Amino acid sequence: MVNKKSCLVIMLNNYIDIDDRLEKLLTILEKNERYYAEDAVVHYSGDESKNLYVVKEGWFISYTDLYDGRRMVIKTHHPGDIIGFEGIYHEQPADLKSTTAGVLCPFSKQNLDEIFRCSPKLSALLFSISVREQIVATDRLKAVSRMGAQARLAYFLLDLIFRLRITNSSMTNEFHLPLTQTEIGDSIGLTNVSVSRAFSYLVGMQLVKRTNASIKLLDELSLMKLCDYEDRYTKMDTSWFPCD
Amino acid sequence: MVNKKSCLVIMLNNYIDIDDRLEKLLTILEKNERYYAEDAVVHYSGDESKNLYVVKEGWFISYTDLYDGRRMVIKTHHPGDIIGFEGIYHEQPADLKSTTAGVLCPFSKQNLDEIFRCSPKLSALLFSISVREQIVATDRLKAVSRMGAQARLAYFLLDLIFRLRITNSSMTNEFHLPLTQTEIGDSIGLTNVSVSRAFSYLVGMQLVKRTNASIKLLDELSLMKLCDYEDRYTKMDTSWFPCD
DNA sequence: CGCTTGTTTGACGCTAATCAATCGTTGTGG
DNA sequence: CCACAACGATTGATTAGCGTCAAACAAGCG
Repeated sequence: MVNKKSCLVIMLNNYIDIDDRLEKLLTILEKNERYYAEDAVVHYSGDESKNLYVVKEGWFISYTDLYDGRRMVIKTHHPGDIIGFEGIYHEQPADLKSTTAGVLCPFSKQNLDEIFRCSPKLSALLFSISVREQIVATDRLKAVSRMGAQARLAYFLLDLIFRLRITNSSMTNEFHLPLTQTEIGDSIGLTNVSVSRAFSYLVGMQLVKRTNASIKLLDELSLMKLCDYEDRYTKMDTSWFPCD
Repeated sequence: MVNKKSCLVIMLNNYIDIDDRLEKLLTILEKNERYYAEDAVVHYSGDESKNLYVVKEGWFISYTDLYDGRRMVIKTHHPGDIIGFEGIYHEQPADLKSTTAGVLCPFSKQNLDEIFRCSPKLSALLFSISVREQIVATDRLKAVSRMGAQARLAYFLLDLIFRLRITNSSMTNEFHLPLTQTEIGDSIGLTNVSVSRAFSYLVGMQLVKRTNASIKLLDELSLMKLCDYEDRYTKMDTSWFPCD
């Protein structure tokens, strides 16, 4: 593994200085690797949650199936993300699968314990990240509960690109979107049909361009206005974090 | 303050053993008290977020106003809750106000720092609580994005009573609900009109009884079935928590 | 008593769901 | 290389549920 810096370190380094000691603490999390083909199930809801995962490569989604057969996508996961905080409960509350070929680094809850014991600073950061996810979930709720189909789709696309930019600073305004319209709809409470129509609308308004599964955001400002989008990823108050 | 045990300690004690040392650490958080009349604003979104709060008495709600004048209620807060984790960002992302007369104990972010430095175990618990809030937010998203008005209202009422039971073990199946139907609607993405009709439906089905602002859940099981409700509050895996 | 605030009820319209047919692309096997 | 199957995207017609508007009703309060 003569590798460039791990995505996880890049991601965390956005917020606090990851020195050698912390980096060593984190490498433990990425010691093991598991490869997944496209559309492979990682775990099912109800499974015992032994592991969390760092995403090393590829896209993954967590989702739950409703009693009536419909599906709800809870979250998409990209390189640098940590999956499975929810697993601190007894069981996995959701299914997890890949939507492209990819690599995960599984690690156990006990490794978290080590972080909490050895680094108050890193603990505070993990806590902050978890809180941020809550804020993002609230934003999504706002979009889903209060906005029309076009605005919801705009929100979805913007949130994706902002998240991808965290670990990929070379990301411009174009990205590959390896999800079906049904999966997109399951993320924002729409049917595949409505997603298709909303896409047509955004394309017609010259806000978005599509070629195959590649999405280009032509006018980010207008898109942000359309759904009242606010960036939750770049700024975080770390001033109160304890030193190690 | 010749007081019974603090609500915060009761709440946290559900999950880990709060010994004298930890209790002392926590009393700092409840050192100061501030009284609020009904319908008093605690802070506005955009305010500098110096403080977090422990709810000592009364109901509070956090909310944001949309550009078109509509409002969205993010969360209701009850005695024992900690408000303001979101404030670890630079600004308050939401408004906060009381819906009854109440008492808050403000404390600063620096007090959190102390907890993270002095107690890995408590850090892990706070982290877990934050993650739980995420899971709850996901459940709410499921209800709001995928269910009809009656099911959404059922979800709202059930989630309330389950949360009230955390700190009030004498809570049966009846509780006082100090919110207008507009506020309820703003919590679950409905108009006041639809909330009214959904209430009529639940009452007609003998699932709920209303007298003034008091709500009695007559048939919790049917309500849970109606909205596929799952309790997220009573079980939590604390086995991986570090010792202090 | 009259004002204010919240709830209820009815009529109507709009948005997205549903149902269904068609089109396009990809991958497979003859 | 072509035929066909499988899957996803698109488009159209229809429907259902909730929003909107508006009026009536109820309860508290000065």
